[in-house]
Amino acid sequence: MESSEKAPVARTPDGVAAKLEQLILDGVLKPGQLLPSERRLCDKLGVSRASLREGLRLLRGKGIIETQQGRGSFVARLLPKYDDSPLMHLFRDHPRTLYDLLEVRALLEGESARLAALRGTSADRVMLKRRYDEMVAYAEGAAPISAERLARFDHAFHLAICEASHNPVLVHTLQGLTDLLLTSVFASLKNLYHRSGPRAQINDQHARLFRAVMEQEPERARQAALDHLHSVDESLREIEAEDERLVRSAMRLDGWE
Amino acid sequence: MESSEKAPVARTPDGVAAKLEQLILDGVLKPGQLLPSERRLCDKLGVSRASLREGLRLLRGKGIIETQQGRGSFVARLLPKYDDSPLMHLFRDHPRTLYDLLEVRALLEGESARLAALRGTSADRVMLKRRYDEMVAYAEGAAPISAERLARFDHAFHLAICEASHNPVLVHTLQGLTDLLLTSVFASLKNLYHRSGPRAQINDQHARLFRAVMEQEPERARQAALDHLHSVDESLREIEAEDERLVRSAMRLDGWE
DNA sequence: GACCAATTACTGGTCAGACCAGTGACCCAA
DNA sequence: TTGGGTCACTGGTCTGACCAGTAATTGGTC
Repeated sequence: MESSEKAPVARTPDGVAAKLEQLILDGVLKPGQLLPSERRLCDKLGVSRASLREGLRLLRGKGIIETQQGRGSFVARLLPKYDDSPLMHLFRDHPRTLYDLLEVRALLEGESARLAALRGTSADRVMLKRRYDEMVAYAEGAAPISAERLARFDHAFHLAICEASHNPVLVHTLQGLTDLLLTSVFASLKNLYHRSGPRAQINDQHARLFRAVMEQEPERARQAALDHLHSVDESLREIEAEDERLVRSAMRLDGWE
Repeated sequence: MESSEKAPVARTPDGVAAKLEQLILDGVLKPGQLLPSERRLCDKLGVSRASLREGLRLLRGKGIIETQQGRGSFVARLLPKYDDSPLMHLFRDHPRTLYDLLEVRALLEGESARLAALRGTSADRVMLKRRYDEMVAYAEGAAPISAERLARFDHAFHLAICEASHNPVLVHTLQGLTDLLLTSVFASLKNLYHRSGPRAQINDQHARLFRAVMEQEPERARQAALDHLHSVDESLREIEAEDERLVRSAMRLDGWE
């Protein structure tokens, strides 16, 4: 009865990275401080320089240290953001992927809405109405809006539609993509919820989508879902462009021009 | 006019990591696929093994690849796998799942074909032609046909189309669904390949799909893919109905009615 | 012919040593 | 004082070697 999972053996470079991380966390190595040279660290840790460098490369990838040729490695001043999902890294280094994700989601959400309008039972519609009312109640409530909670209601609404499609494979696939989106680019989405323009548009599109499904109009439902996702896509692109402008003007302030 | 900021010079290992990431996003390296051995990669990329290993270590840190001593490095599955999900265990052997799966696949394959016709480069078309020719050569060969091998060629053909869509999320999603198809409901598909009627139809539809993509006709490609998947769906339903009739008459023979 | 064990040719993991390329302190001459 | 050169560091990269797992092949036994 052995575990079929692999027990990841502790490789030397991983050990090196863990050891140094521990030293930083313990405060032995302070932010901004110069680390001992690679040769000295090899000596101290009893590993070859190749292994040590793989360990350092790992820390550098996580943003924990920074290295300059001819000078040495420093403990980074800013604590790195916590990135976990593999796709998160790909999104960061290859931003286009985010829009690829939205493209696929639009496809699935569209079909999901169509099928929900086509196949949804009255029980499905009761559940959907409940989710929709909850979401609207929160969005229009007097209390200040928390992006996290609104996102949860939003997600629940879309999930209810998907479930009304009565296709478990569709539900599972879409759920996987949505989780990915929420965990990886939540920061950008937050932006969306905090702007009144896009938010009003989203509310309107949700309403149209809701009505189309409730009135069992497959094509209208599909189109409403597509419009919704496409406008999210556009808004995100605008936000991105705006961020870029901000960065550029910050660069001007720093005397780059 | 020099930068006071650090100008991050392109280090070799970072370049290696970026290059491999790009290959994965472009679909050249597919999820679950074994990478070439380190020595071979060194050769191909023109870097030393030490640098290459630092690059690989970076990707491993991000969870993009997984490595096993004595075996090699694999591209990690970026989207959650289906087999672990408790939901999917319920689906297994549940006949309706097959049709749900085909429904979602039709959607994705359709869009994938459309995008392939729209965005595919001439290099994509060269690869696609190669896959298509291989498949046809096997299907029309004199030797008795093995369903497993034909399915593999079939899969490779569809995958080539998907890759030409240049949407990595689409590639990974569709790949996940295909894995599910091959591992859990393959038995049903086998039937299809062994009947000459459906097989001729499949060949014809493959040809139409192939031509539409090669001639860069997005809508025709999409429609061809949809027709293809729908006719597979229909054929399977017919086979199922036939089986049922057989079972029922067997039951009659056994005196059940 | 079927099966099991040893061989072998791979795979990644690690090491030692070499050399190149930046950095900065130091020293000496103009 | 200042300029330039030297030199002793730093990280960056490459080479070749060997260890340690894995898996297919082989060859023998039953």
